[in-house]
Amino acid sequence: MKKDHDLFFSSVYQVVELIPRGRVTSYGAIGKYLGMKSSARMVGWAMHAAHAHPHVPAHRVVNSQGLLTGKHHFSSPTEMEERLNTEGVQIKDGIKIVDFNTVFWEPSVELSL
DNA sequence: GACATGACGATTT
DNA sequence: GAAATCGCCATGT
Repeated sequence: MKKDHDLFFSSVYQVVELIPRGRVTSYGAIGKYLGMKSSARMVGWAMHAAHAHPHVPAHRVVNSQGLLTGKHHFSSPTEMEERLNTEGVQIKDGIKIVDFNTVFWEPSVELSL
């Protein structure tokens, strides 16, 4: 049972928790904020482990295209889109975020880093 | 320790 | 514009 790399997951969770309601961000944006601009996979992996952290709004994290690529990892494949829709985020075809550019939330900018 | 995989991203063909 | 390719680093086998 590790510990050190858990710090990475914790960092990801902290950022994700800071995502305002009705906003979304991308794996790459989080990775970039953490200093790993290309390790977006690790962020995705962190979200995979987010199952142990129910307070983490993983549904607000999508890929750079605004696609809900991880929807199949939720309790229900529709939970992610429904949840985003409830927060005011419109979803197209249940897979793509409408006005992604508008609802996009970049931690390195919003957090005034 | 090596090999394969993954909720991605950017670049090239 | 879509498909293929490389890079990225941690996890599981």
